[in-house]
Amino acid sequence: MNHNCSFCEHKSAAALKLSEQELATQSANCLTVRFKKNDNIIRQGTYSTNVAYLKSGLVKIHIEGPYHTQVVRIVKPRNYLGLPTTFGDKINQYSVSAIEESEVCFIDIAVFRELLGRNPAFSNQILVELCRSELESYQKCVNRTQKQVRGKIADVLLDFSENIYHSDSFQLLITQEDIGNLVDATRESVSRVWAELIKDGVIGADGKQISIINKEALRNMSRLG
Amino acid sequence: MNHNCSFCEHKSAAALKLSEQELATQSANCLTVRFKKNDNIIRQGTYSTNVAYLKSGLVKIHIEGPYHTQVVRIVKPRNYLGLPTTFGDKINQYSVSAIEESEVCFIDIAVFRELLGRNPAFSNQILVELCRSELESYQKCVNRTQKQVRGKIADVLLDFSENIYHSDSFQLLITQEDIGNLVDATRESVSRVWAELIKDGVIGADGKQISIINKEALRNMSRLG
DNA sequence: AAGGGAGTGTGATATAGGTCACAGTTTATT
DNA sequence: AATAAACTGTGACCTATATCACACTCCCTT
Repeated sequence: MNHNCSFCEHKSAAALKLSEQELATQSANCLTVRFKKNDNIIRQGTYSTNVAYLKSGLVKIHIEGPYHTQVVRIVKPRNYLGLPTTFGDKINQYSVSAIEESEVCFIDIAVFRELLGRNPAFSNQILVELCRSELESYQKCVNRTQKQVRGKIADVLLDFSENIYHSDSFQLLITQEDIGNLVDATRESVSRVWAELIKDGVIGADGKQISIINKEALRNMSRLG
Repeated sequence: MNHNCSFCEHKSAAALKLSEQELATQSANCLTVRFKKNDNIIRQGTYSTNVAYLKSGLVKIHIEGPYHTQVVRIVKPRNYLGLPTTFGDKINQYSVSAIEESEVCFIDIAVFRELLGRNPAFSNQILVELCRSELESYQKCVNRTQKQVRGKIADVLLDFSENIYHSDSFQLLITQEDIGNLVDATRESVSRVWAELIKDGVIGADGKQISIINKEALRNMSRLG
């Protein structure tokens, strides 16, 4: 799949700092792969040899916990997927799977390292993104452990609507089980809260198509549990 | 407090990659401050203007959650304290407080940035540490939400003994309330589990002095809750 | 089109750990 | 040394959510 990163319209904030020549180097050592819904992109426990970058689609990062898997976060396009694992450990500490059909670029890790060493603006941007995602994960963890199920589900709905799909109406392509794994609840609890939200007219659901009717109510739920 | 980073015997893994000249630059823009037990080192919500580095002592990172504060992690010496916040956001997203008397170096952020851009080995090491801590926090979060209180307390005891004090006997200088905030449990639950551990002869306690008597039992508890 | 698997809805029941209340103990502060 | 403040121990009770069980619906696949 020979392509040219220079012309890529999905460049990361970091890649925008690369020179034409650097982009050419990256192009020569980079491969784009399409994944279908539910395909595994990175598998926990395997050797990590590439940097992965999400060009389009939607993916989830998940970890095998002692009792069940936990969805750590949902990642949307223009983000790197395996950075912490690529640099922090040779073995992937988590899995990444496609929620929707997705395009992922695999960049040779040696080349990526080379670029980091050569271009300070690039490495600075990567650093910033790592820091942001660490902060985000701290915050997520606090919420996950302190809020009740209703509040956490409200958060998920708001997150999908505001940060991922940028619309009050969207196709929710993950299962209730996944939502449960994302907010630390069982499938059954998610189902019950869901039913309640529909009954109370907070959201509307037609199959997978979700529409948020009363965003204020969700905000309150997010705050008060 | 004029000192010279070159002669510092507490240098970080990253700082070891700096040249004499770079260390001199850092020395000129760096200040060491001593903090007493319980002193606040970084305060959530304030503007972050320096990189903080823990030379000696022991500190906790904590975040104000919606219902109570949560201790995110305990940090031991030779680690940077505010990196994610320094680069990811101008405002500190969490607080850092001393658990024991601690020495912290504050390094001018502009100088630190300069060093990152100038010395690839240095910036690579910082990157690696950030990645590691992100991985660690993912893992911590999974444990926190999936294990029962007994298992989580066993983890804390093992962590103190093996990673922090490197001894089966140590002074535990944090309160049960803090332990609770670290493992997401109430003070009362911690107290009950503690009493049980002493009764079962798994640990011994004489005031703040804790000794681990049956490490195997703790390991089992960590696994099975 | 029929069969099977994955996903969902909903009740009955169990339980870990939270909350409240108050006493006892240790550690600071004057 | 005395007084206050912070920390700890333990009981009684409560509740959110997990578990279990089973029926139902909606795809996929052949």
